[in-house]
Amino acid sequence: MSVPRLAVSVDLVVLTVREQRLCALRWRRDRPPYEGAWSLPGGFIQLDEDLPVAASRLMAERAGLADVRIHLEQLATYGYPDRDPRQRVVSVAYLGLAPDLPASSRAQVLWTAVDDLLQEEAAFDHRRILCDGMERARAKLEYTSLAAAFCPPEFTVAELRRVYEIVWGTSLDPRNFHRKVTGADRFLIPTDRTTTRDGGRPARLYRRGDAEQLRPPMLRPRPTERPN
Amino acid sequence: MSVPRLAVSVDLVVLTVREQRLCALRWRRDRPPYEGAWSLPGGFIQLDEDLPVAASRLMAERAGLADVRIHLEQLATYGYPDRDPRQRVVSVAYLGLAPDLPASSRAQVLWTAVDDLLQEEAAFDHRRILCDGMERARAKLEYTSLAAAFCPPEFTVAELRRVYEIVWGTSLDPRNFHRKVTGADRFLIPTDRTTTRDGGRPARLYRRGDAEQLRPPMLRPRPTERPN
DNA sequence: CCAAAAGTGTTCCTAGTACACCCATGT
DNA sequence: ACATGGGTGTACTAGGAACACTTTTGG
Repeated sequence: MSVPRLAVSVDLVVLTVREQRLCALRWRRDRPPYEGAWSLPGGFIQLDEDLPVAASRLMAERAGLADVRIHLEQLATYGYPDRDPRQRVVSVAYLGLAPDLPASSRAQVLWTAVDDLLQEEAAFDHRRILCDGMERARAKLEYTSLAAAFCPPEFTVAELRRVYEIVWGTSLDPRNFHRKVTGADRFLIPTDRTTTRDGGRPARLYRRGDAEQLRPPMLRPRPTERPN
Repeated sequence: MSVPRLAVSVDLVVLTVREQRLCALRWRRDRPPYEGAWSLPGGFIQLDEDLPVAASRLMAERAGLADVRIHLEQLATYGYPDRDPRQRVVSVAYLGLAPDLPASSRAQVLWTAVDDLLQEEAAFDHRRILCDGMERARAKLEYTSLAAAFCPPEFTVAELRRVYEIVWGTSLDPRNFHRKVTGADRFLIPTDRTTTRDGGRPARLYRRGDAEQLRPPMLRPRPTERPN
C-alpha cells in the first residue's frame, strides 16, 4: 500500500492590541491565487523541521518578527482537500500573542484591526482560521494569565484591563478588576516604579508573574441569554 | 523552490469508562517498528479526504467502531522529524469519547485501562498523545456537558457522577453533584423511568440534553497547593 | 427491620457585583 | 482648584462545601 504524500504548511495567527483595537498580522497577496486578498503569514515546513521550529522560523521570515519574545501555541490543523486550489495542503495553524510592536520591516505584512480584516476577502480558509484563533485567545484570557502576553514587560493594571476589554469587546469594572488581578497568586509582580502615562494618579508598574493558570478564572460577561 | 511532501496520518485517542476505570483503545503491534509495544489506532489520510472524514474512516477500519455515535474532536498535531523511524510523518491526533461498548470485533484492538497502558512501552510518541488526550478530556468535563458522551443513552445521575470521579480520579459529594447537574439548564432531560440497577432507592433515568456548555463549570477538586 | 443508594434542606463561607469614596498626580 | 485615572471599603448576593436528614427500594 502506498502512502500519499502531501505538502504541510504552518500558518500564523498573530494577534496584538494597538490603538485600542485587536489587530492581526496580514499578508498582502500580490499574485494568484486570491491576488489582492489577505492571507495569514505562513509557509511550508522543511523535511527536518519540527512544527514549533517551523512556526518560529516563519514568524521571523514571513512575519518579520525575529528575536521577539512571543507566546506561540498550536491552534489547530486544517486539511480539507480543496482549501488550496493549487495542490493539497494540510496546514497547521499556530497562534501568537504579541505586545504592541513596531510595524514589521517587511512591506508585505502589516497589522490590521481584525474587525476590518473580516470585512475583506480572505484567501483560502484563513478567515476561519483567524476566527478560531481569536476565539482561542478570548477563551484563554478567562482561565490563564496570557493577557500579559499582549503587554510590554512592565505595565499597569489599567493597561492589562484594557487588553481584556478590547479582546473581549466588553467593559470591566476597573475596581473589581484591580482587586482580582492583584490578589491572584503569582499573576503580577509589583515593581517599585510608577507611571503617569495614562494620566491621573500615578499607577504602579507590574511585571508578569510565573503563574500560568488563573484560579478562579476571570469571568467574561456573557451576552445575557434571551430572557424569554 | 520545491515544496517538501510528507506523509500525514491520523491517530485516535479513544476513551471510555468500563469496570470503574478509564480505558483507551490500544493497537497491538505485531511487526516492527516497536513490535510488541502498544500504539494508538490510526492510519494515513487519503489524498481526497478531509481530516474528520479520515478520523471517522479509521475509527471504523482500525478501531472497529463503525456505526457508533462517538464524540470526535481534533486534539493536536505532532510532527517532530524522528517520531517515526521509517519516514517523516506528521500526525493529526483526534480524541474520541465513547460509552462502554462491547470489545471491538478486531483482535488487534482492545480496551485497556490507561493506568496499565502507561506502564507499558508505547510506540512512537503515543504515550504523549494519550496523555494529552486524557488531559483534554479531564479539562472538558469541567466546563462542557461532554461527560454524558461516556454514558449510554439513558443513565442515572450517579452513573454520570462516576464518570467524573473515574476520569478525574477524585471523589465528589453525591448530593451536591446531584443538585448541580439537575439544576444546570438543558444538561439533563428527565425521563419518566427509573432503575434500581445500582441498588438502593430507584434512581431516575435521564437523557443527554442539548446544552454544550456547563455554566457555571463543575469544579475539579485540585490537589491543594503545598500549604508551606 | 436493616442496608444501601436517591434525593432534599440547611448552614457556612468564598468570591463576584455594584458602587461610594478617598488618593495622587498634571494642568 | 479641579479633572483624571488609581486604588480601597463595603454591602449584597450567587453559588460551592459540608453534612444532617428523609425517601424508596431489595433482602
